[in-house]
Amino acid sequence: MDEVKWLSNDEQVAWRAWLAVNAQLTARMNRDLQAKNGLSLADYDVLVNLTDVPDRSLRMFELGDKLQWEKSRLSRQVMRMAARGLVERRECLDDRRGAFVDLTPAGLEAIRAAAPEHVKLIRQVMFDAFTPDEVATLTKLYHGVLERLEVKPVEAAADGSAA
Amino acid sequence: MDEVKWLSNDEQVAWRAWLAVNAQLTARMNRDLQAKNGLSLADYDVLVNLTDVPDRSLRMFELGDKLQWEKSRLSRQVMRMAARGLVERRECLDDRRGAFVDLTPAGLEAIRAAAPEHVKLIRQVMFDAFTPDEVATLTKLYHGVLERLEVKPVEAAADGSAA
DNA sequence: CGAAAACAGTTGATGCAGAAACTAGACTCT
DNA sequence: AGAGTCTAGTTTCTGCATCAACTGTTTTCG
Repeated sequence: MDEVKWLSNDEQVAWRAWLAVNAQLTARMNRDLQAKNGLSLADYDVLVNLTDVPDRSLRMFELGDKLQWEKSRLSRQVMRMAARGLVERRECLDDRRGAFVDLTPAGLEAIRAAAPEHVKLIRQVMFDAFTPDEVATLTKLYHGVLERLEVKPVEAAADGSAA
Repeated sequence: MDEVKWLSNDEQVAWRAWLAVNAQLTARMNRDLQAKNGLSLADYDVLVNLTDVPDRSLRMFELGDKLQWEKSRLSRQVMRMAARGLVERRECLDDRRGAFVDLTPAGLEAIRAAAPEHVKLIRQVMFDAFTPDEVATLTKLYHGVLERLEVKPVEAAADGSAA
């Protein structure tokens, strides 16, 4: 009844490679961003999501949906970023529970400064070595995983700017 | 001179999907392990690496190499796990700076209890939906990424047991 | 209307992760 | 031998992530 179907050897190799890429690449992005631009990956992700959007402003919960973060995490993250001047909080008049987060000029400058190096790294370790077919396969597989995790797939920005 | 080569739209979609899978799957594994077995993913990873090895014992630095963790992180992790009885620390007679980490019976029991559900999740969201070709492609691509990150690819355990 | 439920966001407690400084034992090389 | 260097591991400090509890607001619906 509860026979376990273990991973085949090939699957296990793939799985461990996945875990390793996952951990190493995340760590690397964090280190590079921190060293070169004084941003954490979390900072970067917030900035990207604000830059993506026409008026560079989002309700907290919208940002939270995009990032799929715990709301407490977002709350603290925004607080810290506001203290550093990267974003600004603005109260919402329609719904007095709510709050907007606006990208500041300093925040825009910060991501404009950070993005090129960041994209370069991603290209270097991933996309420059992948064929279009491989990219398509990856996308298909990832989206499948997201569906099975019951998370909605993510869209791209209108201009492919911010990675 | 410093023209930035942004990501194409397809690449960007793939990239964001990767980020999402990465974050969501890690979070999910953590939650499930914590809820069902009282283990963090970090606990699990340590246990897997000890289970993999013939005598279920490793030097700290060997474990650190396998996990690719900061040594301070490993030090604390092992301390916490030892306090909970999942592993035991043992001093090294050959090299008096050194320390062994031994898997305890309780640790073995913990991973035996946790592994089936954990593997089931991984199968559910990934491998059961992948063809062998796709698994092979993933492995190839990930190993490529690891090389470009200058990290050595990882091996599988002898018995495909512990995912 | 008005009570109950749902929602938006913050706060407090706790545990974890990373960088750098530190301790102490082992190597190297003349 | 012994000065300098390297290696193994711990500790300190700081910042981040999660969970649960909480405040205040809006919605629902009988």
